[in-house]
Amino acid sequence: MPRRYDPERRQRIIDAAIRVAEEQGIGALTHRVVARAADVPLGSTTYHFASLDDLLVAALRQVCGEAGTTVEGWTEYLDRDEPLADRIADLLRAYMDDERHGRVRMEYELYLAALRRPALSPVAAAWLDSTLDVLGRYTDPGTARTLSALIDGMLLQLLLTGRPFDRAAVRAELARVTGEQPAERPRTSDG
Amino acid sequence: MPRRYDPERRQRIIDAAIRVAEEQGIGALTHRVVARAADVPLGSTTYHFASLDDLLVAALRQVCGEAGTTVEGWTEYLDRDEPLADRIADLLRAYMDDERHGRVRMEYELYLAALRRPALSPVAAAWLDSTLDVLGRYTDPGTARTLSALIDGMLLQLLLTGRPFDRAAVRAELARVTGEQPAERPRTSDG
Amino acid sequence: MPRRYDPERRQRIIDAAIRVAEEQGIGALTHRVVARAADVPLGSTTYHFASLDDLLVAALRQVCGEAGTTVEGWTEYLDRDEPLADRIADLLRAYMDDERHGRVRMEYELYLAALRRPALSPVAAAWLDSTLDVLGRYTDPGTARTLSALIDGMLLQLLLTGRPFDRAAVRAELARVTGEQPAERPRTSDG
Amino acid sequence: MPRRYDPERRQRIIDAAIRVAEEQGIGALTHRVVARAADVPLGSTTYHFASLDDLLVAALRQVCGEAGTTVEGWTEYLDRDEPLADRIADLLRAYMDDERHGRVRMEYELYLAALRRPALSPVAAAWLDSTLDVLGRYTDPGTARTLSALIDGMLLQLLLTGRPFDRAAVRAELARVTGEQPAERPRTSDG
DNA sequence: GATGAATGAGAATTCATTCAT
DNA sequence: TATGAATGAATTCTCATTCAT
Repeated sequence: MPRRYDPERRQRIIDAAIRVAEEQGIGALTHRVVARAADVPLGSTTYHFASLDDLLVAALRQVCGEAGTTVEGWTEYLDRDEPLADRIADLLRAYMDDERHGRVRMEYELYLAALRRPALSPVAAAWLDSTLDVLGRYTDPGTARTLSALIDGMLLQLLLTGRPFDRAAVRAELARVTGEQPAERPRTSDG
Repeated sequence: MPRRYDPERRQRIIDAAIRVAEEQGIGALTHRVVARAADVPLGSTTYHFASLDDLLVAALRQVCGEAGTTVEGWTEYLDRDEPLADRIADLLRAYMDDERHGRVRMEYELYLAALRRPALSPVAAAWLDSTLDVLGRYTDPGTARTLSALIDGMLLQLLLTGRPFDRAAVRAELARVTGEQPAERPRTSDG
Repeated sequence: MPRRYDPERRQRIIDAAIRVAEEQGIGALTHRVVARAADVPLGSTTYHFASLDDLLVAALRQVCGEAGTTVEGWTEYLDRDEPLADRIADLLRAYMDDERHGRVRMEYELYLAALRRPALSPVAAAWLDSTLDVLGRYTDPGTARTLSALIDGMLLQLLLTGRPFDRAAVRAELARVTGEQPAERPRTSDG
Repeated sequence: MPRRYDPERRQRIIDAAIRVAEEQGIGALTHRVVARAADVPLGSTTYHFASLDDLLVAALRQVCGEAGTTVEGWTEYLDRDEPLADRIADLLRAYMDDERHGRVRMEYELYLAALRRPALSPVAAAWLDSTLDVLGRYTDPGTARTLSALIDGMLLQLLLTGRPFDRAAVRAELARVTGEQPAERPRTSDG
């Protein structure tokens, strides 16, 4: 059953890895499982990715890249004419959409995996920086940094507790950092 | 005088499991590794803990329990007479001490693991709640929740990037939530 | 097909390893091959011998032990009332018997394997020492050491070239070290 | 001006193979490892050497050839005006120099490999013969043969035990074969 | 009760070789 | 001619769990 010469083999393996991570968790990412999901022989995965870490890095990089593309989607929310807390809250609500829940969980799994896999650290750090960049376009660097940490914490806790996304609550927490009033009359006296 | 039932054995296994999880990660928790670390026969670990998950849960529950004990240590910092942001910043600095680094990392690994293992969800949730409880003694619930998320995000980002703990930066981020001025009277060389 | 509780399992694995090494060479010693030869499941070999090195050490140790038992056989030759060179030559002829050729080759393979496997070094060194011991019972230490090296060199070269064992030639070489005359009239004017 | 046929490529692969064999052992000789060491694409090694054995033979043949060149180095020692045992002892001391240790070990690995791989037998035999040839220029054939075996045995035992080279001891053993006095005028405390 | 042995599945890798280009 | 890709077999080793004693 010869299936030689498949130029997109490598890409298909990465896609399969992301799919597996999303459906079964990062712990299920093994050469075998990925090979089966990508419908390629086992040796093919190890040929293209000498080690599992290599595959993980490629997957995380792609996830970040896709999310990076989504930055366009982000600006769709962030460019609006509202208090920043509202804009981010809307963005996060869209991000944490029920449909996307599995996806986000997987993204945090890959992200947290860097805790133990040094190979992933640079990618995770790069992702963090790009997040900071985007936020930095809409506020000062200090606020951006705080918002970034707060968002990471909030999403992680949401994922952990399984509580539904509460836009008002999230908005309120963000507003504490942006200094914006809870809702209607944005007085922005904080600077 | 051979004891029929040896409760210490069980405890020793748990302690070894925690040690292993701290040093090598939750992923390294296997019957064999724990048995070796506890210096007990392999069969002993499977005897006392029917499955690996049982052992993991027992270990993490104990970690949270100890952390509860540590809450005493927390209050040592939090009961002081300073702006809350300063008190928390000092607490976190102590918490992220090099020596305790492995412990903190393990706690975030617990988060990671809980994302996929239902058995761990309650443990992670309890841990989160206990954090909220403690903070709630020193501020209103809303601020406590925001601080909790912010702290989780900051620590996670610190662990991921490997950047050193910067007390001034952390203090500044916390102050944004507590609403306290960056550093009122004490003209510390904060930068 | 349960075959639980087989108290001689470990020994059978060692025996199988030796058999495999003799028939197919040390390079063919793999967990799989040995398991098949011993008629045990693959996991059984790795249970009893955590690493291949462990198995090799056990095999080499046993080979030396058996040969050590053969020391009795050695004395059968060495205790005779002849010039030492003759006694050793006869011993080596018996040792290199056609039937034993594969066995000896395997012994040298295991012996030489220590060149690259530090784990085998102590066993190889012990074997060498025991050889020295035996020879030392029949001559002075210096001669014993030289004889030991000469014998190792001769046997190795014989195995390599595949030349038949030539008792007269071997005896002559040994006599150069023992200082004994080539054959009948020992004049020993050589010093 | 791309050369259709690049003989240097082939040579570079052989050199890399020798380097690998010296440093990591003959067992580490694989297409991949050699290709990496030679900094050529994997396909290049299989293109120039149809099978691994071909590469191994080419490499070892070159080693022996170089050793032939080294014979010039040998004569540097052997042509001196001293007892033969001294000359050989000095030669061996230089030969077993730390720097050359890996090379010598590889030569004995060649012996080991030749025990099972017919393709290597001629190479090993040629190496042995060249040794005999050189020695034959300085003594009678019988002594040369004995010296050759003794040297092989001594070096092998030195490599196996890891003991340091002891010139006096080696000289003494050689002298037993050459018939030269242990150390004529210099009253060494040989025991 | 406690445990050493057992085992089958699966882990990550490495590999020699083939082959389409 | 030269080579990157492909692949199936095999490598060592780890593992959770079961079970006879």
